[in-house]
Amino acid sequence: MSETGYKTKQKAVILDLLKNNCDREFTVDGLVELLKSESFAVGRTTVYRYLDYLVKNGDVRKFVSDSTRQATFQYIEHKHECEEHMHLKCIKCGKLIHLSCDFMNGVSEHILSHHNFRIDNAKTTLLGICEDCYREEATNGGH
Amino acid sequence: MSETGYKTKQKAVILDLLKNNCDREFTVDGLVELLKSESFAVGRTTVYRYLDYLVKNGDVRKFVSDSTRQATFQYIEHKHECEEHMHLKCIKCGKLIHLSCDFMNGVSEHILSHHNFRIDNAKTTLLGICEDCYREEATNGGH
DNA sequence: TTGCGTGCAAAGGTTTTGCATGGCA
DNA sequence: TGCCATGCAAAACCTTTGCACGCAA
Repeated sequence: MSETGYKTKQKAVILDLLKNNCDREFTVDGLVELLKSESFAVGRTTVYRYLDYLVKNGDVRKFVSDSTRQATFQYIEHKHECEEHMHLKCIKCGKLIHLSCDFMNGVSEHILSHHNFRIDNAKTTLLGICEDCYREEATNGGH
Repeated sequence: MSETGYKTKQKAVILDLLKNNCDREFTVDGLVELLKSESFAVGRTTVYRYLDYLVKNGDVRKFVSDSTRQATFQYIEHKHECEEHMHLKCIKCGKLIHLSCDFMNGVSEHILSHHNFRIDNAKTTLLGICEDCYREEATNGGH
């Protein structure tokens, strides 16, 4: 799938914001508010529609929390390599970590050969706490 | 957390349906319809409230699809062991596979020691295609 | 009898759709 | 100019909440 439509200011500012913050995730509301206050106001419908396109195109990944059902969106750098490795995502800060070491590459193989299951890396996210947030938690005594 | 409230017919039929189909996942609508047609009609609100309790109590796990945002619920056998291992879930049929082999137990350790990240097994699900669904897909030529 | 449980109806929140207008090429 | 994009408003969904009545203990 490739971009075929017109270039518009709206698409540009949405993509810029996501690209310049690829370590962060955004809700639709968050995007709408940020664009309104910091760059160029874009209608909610347009944000939904363009995000939908970006997700289908693999430039942006959509995450939905099992507990809150809140949807967030995050820009993916080097999207073509992302189908080959797994991802860690911090529950606290949203940081996304690309896992491309030898050991982890063996995990999918193990699961296929020993459990007869084909992992879909595009849909799988390993959730937990990153180092920074763990330290912070420890420092603040868990609050 | 333990059950403290009253025993009611509604709770019993909801739990029975989930327990007797622990290989399947259900939407709230699905549960309401099945109960209405096959055992004992229960109001949607009650289903939501009891599922909420069961999820908090660890008897049932809630899954939300990143693409559709559809919530599904599935009974968890041996819930006390489930925080110690990872889970595979088939995107096609919903089957849940508990991964408690030595190799997989080492994955969380590897991620902690090499990537400084603490996996939360209660929130993580490895998604993909199970053997049965893969065979079926191959047989039907991918349709 | 006491008080939690149930379920209807209404409210709340998020996402999608219809349609007239705007703007890129 | 032709056609896609935009954004308002409304509709469509899903889930939660308020409240009166029902029922377990």
